[in-house]
Amino acid sequence: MFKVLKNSKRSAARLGILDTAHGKIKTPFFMPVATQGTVKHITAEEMRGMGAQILLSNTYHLMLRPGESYVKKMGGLHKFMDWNGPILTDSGGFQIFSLAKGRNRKGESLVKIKKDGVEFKSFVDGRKYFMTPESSLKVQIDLGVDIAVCLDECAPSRSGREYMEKSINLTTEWARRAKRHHEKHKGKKPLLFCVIQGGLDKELRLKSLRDLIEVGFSASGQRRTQRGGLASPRSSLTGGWDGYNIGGLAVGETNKEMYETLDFLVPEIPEDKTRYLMGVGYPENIFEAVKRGVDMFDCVIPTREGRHGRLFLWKNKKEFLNSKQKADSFYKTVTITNAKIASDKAPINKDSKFAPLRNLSRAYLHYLFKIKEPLGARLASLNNLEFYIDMMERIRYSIQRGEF
RNA sequence: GGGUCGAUACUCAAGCGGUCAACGAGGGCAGACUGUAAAUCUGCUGGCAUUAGCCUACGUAGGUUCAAGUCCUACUCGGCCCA
Repeated sequence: MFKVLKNSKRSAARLGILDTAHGKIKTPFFMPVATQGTVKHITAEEMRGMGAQILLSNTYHLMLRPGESYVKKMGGLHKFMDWNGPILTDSGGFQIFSLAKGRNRKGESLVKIKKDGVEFKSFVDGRKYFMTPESSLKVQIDLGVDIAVCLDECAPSRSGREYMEKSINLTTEWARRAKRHHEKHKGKKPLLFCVIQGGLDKELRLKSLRDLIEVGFSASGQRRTQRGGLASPRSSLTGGWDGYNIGGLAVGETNKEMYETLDFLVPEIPEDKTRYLMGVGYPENIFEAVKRGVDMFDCVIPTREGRHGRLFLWKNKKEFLNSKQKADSFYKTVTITNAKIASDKAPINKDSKFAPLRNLSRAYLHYLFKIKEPLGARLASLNNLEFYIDMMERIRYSIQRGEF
């Protein structure tokens, strides 16, 4: 359940509360990525400590290893990883996209998309899996997550209109089936989010959204009885989807194209539902998207780039964010592996609330990377996650103050 | 003392007369990374010019050859074997 608390007067940004089985989340927010049930190198305890509100995990990966029935046996994903806050799982839709590019040793694609679902070949042991909209949701329910996402096809943004149209129709059909399965499910169930696709094509994006809105209400024969109908998706309705994901962005197109897509798409998404821009992004991407009315984000950047030696840092710890400023003006990055850092005695991050980041020098962190000591990757990840969490907190504060 | 094998760029290591500034790996330097098959991937790595090209290099010194890291001789150093 989602409630908007405040709409900005300066931009489309808004402040809200998303209520889940494991607690309330202040929007807009960022989900640290714990694909395989762990934020790489970081404990759940530390995630709590830095103020993370929710984590993102992945249906496909957990299904392959360690397996959802195992996780269920271990008391559910929350207990297993010692995280008692909300968890959202991605459906496996992105893996259809990312694994489709890969081949096994025999040159076979690891993924085959069919009408009823997706045939996966496990990269772990080569075993075949057939994932359907229903089975993906069932896995997510078994994992015990708070927010589930419908299985979708994340087509490359330049797929060509014909392919893209077929693809969004497939995603819509899968959404219908997921929704029906969700409604039939007895007992505790997660919130259910659908995924808007359509690449950069305005018509297809809006068609995808309209069809999904419709499906959200009609999957099990419900009728949208309230006034407004499809022409007025802003009307507040009960039922339907708990949130709308914007998929298929940041998959190769330019930032400009992504922002333009948000410009025409976000205003059409029902305003009483969360809008989740999947997989995004760099701080400036998030900044721009919040301005356009997006509420949720996730991205591997802080952890992955951290592991690869890049630190995200505030330019000015005291500065307030402001929607009029340049989107990348508030932060900088330091490539800790660069040779010049070897003599940099400055603390890794003097403003951090983590003592090791305040006390250890950049030179030392540089050295840890040089000797490939995992502690280096861990400290950098910690730093970057703290930056992202802090950035969202500041954005919320700025919206509250009327400056965003 | 005799025999034998070796000595290649920062390191290890290919190379067996021309296509060798020299395979490959490590190291070094730089870059990429956006719903994580990602502690991964890419490029560069003798000098100067950086398009072309020129110079210096394969233990040292000579030699053979149109041409040598590659063949010959001596020397230096090292491994192994015999005394």
